[in-house]
Amino acid sequence: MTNTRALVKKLKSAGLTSFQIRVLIETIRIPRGETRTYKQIAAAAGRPNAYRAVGTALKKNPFPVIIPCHRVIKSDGSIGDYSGGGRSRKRELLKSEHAI
DNA sequence: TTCCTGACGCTCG
DNA sequence: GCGAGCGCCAGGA
Repeated sequence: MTNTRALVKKLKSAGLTSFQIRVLIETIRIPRGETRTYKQIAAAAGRPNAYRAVGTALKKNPFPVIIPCHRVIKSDGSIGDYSGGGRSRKRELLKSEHAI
């Protein structure tokens, strides 16, 4: 459930822009147990060099339960930051999914 | 409309 | 191999 279409509608209602929504959608498409880098998400959203904006988008993520923003890490393999409980929390989530 | 900030990335020293 | 600096795009004030 939670089809992309309905989610986009919710995100729009949340006041997010097209780019923000694209970033979040691409994040949701990350398979469980896998991770993507900020650059990967940026490229998928259509702006390969907008990796900074990706961070801004994820930080504004209104549905952290639906959107696994913890699966987005830095290009050097570092965990990066996480507003849903801190970096340690992010690492725990990845470990529970065998992503690391 | 302009300036500042930010969950980053890449290059240079 | 490590650290510092510069560059990138989008959003918010």
